[in-house]
Amino acid sequence: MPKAKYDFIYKDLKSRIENGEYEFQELLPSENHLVLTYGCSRNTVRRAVAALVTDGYVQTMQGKGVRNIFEPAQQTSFTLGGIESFKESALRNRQTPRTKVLCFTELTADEKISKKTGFPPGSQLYYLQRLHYLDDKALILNHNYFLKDIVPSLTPEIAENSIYEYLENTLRISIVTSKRVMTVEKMTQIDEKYLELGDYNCLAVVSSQTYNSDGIMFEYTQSRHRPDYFRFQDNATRRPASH
Amino acid sequence: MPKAKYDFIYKDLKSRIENGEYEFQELLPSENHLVLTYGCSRNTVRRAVAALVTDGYVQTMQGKGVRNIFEPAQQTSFTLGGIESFKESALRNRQTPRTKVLCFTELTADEKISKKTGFPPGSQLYYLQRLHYLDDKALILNHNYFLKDIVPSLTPEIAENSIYEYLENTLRISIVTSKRVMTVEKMTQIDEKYLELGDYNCLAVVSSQTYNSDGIMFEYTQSRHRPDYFRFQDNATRRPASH
DNA sequence: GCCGATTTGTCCGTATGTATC
DNA sequence: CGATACATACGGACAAATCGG
Repeated sequence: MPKAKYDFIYKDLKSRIENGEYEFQELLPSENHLVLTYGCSRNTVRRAVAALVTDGYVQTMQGKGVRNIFEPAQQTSFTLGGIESFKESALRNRQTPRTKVLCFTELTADEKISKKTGFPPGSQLYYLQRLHYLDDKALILNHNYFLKDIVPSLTPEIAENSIYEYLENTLRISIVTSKRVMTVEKMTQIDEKYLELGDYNCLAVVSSQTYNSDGIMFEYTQSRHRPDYFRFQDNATRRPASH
Repeated sequence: MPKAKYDFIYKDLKSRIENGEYEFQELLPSENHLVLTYGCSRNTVRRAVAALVTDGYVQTMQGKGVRNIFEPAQQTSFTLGGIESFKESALRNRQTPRTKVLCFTELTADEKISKKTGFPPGSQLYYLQRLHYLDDKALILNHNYFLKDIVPSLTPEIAENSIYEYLENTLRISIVTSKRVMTVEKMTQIDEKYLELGDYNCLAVVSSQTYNSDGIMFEYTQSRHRPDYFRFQDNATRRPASH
């Protein structure tokens, strides 16, 4: 249930586009028209449309209109922009997620871990290894580091369900920003043991640092993906700002 | 030289942050303060700040302020969000780019090519294979498909320099939107021949469809990256909209 | 716990510029 | 040239969150 008006308009337009209410390449109603149908100001409409642009759903053209460039094919993607937990993206794609906790320990960040994760040396951390299954196939091996100060009393039981649910619903931590880096790395013995890599000798690795609303980095995660099931989608726009 | 006021403020703040004018985790001047220093409305300031948020430079916190979360480390990244040509990102990282054209032909899209690229069957296309070097190391093998209707009189000479320069400066085509998909694929014989892959048997593949300002997809490109030099960076924010 | 000051978030109405047709 | 459509910018109002007294 969206509180904000622009968010309601955004969701409404988005679902209309997804449901094929506008043809591919068709123009949406003009901003002035949308102002009348939603009974709001033009700024609010523009904000909703801007969100659709960053989603890669539409394209705005000065003097012409707003064109629908959404193609249903992109729905099949596994990972989209934005921050999403494994469970969320699995359910979005109507698949059955399962998580197995391989390792659950506490540790103190030494120099090596600090350099790898970005936590200051001496930080008290939870360290987890988790294996994520989708429809009974082991697809992702996760290495999680959580700052104990921010995420207290984490348990293997919580880790087996969704840690993000625990963070948001129980601890009321609001996740705000996440920096992600995607690379390709050679497989390790652990990868080989748990993921069925077949002929592949390397995998897709997504490393991310997550910040809470106080600007504190409380999570470092390295997700190691089976390459044949990895797909990362992105919509880029060429801003005049980038020149 | 930016025309728009918000773009000037955006660039100004961005360079100040990059130059370390604000400490990591320090709060920027409040919006009202920025309104005074730049002599503009609050909306304009907010727009500039919003752009910094999507760049992952700052974090806004209601009731508190705007916090600098920029770390110089992220400058070393090769690929950032946004649309950037090989030459641009090379120069941004102060490296010497070089491009070798391996193949330059014209062809008509058959069923197979259509399915792969998204061009309708029967489209008249240029097909190029290009090898990109950075500091004399072969890093990227590109397969480019351009729609001849939109990109006429392409030559190997142009392809050896920057095609994007030709598109923007000569043909005056403004690139607007690009859909990208990142995957990991097994190497082919061509990859093996031109890229020094060492022990790796697969590589990072970025496929992208690029649209011009008329909403026409005029380019399909598959970039095959040497995995040890591939790095894709991204800043995600958890929008309330995504629930 | 309350109140007020500060700061960001949302929304409105209006005016003007620029591109398209 | 005029009508339409998006882009930029301004100023004002109120809400919501934070922080200090």
